[in-house]
Amino acid sequence: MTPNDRALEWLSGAKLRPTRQRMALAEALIGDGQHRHVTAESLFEHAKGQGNKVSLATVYNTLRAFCDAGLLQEVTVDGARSYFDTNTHDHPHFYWEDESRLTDAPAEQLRIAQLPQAPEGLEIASVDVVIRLRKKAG
Amino acid sequence: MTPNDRALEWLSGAKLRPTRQRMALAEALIGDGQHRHVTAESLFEHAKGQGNKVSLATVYNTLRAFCDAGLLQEVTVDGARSYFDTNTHDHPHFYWEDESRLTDAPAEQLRIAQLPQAPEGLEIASVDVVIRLRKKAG
DNA sequence: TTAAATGCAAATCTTTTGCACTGGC
DNA sequence: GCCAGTGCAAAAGATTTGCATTTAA
Repeated sequence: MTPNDRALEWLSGAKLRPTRQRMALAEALIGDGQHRHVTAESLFEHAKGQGNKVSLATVYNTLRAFCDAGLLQEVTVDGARSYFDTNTHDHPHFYWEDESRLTDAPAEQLRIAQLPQAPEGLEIASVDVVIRLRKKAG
Repeated sequence: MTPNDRALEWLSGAKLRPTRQRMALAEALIGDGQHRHVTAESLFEHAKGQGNKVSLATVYNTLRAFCDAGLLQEVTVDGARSYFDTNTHDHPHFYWEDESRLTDAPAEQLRIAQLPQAPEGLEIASVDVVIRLRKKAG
């Protein structure tokens, strides 16, 4: 399957119209079938580097639209900016503190034996786990 | 111990000069010995309500200083703003989505049986666990 | 006395919005 | 042709910074 096919399928699965800009961003995100973690800024830079004409505002709006459609998951890690993850399953993240980079952590290596109970009348929407990494001392 | 004593001790333990503003904020934070979760804005409003004259910028700078000194822990939850937690031990949080409120979750009810290994040359600085709560459907 | 802390306004950074224009369907 | 999508600039928040003034030690 070509990146173009993948992007088209991804968008149509969410009933989003495949405009030029959305296709370009979708290809950058999932064109090779790999999971990715981007910020609005990093995706914008990448698109520009590829010669795609997209405005930063549209990158923001598009990421928001993809999120609302369930195609992406927003991950908040350091207050300053949001990361968007193409892997929408509940899974832990590594946050590389010195590089401000976010990656998936192997979900099968995380085992939560017990979780606090949700207070009366509420339920657990999700459990966000971020494992912060730093250079080993010495 | 009075709130004043507690605040004084808290500040001096971190070698921070007990200025009027810092004392007012410290008292608001740990004066009663309870743990608290505040945003810069909420702490600022609280201080104003108590009749304390502090500028918002100073609240920000002071929270940052408390954090750097290890007196507070910054928790990022929804990208928009930072929460500051007077409980600096590694512990899970509840995030009440409809109220944008952060509270401690009972640490003894969370049991992580296995954690992903840190990649070569890195170590785990901390594990942030945020349990998102929403109103139960129906 | 003097270095640290404060207050204010202005700057910065990320993200959203208003509105006219463009382009899928 | 219609309405969703886009681009741009401007707005909106949250937070930081520069600099003159104040204050704790």
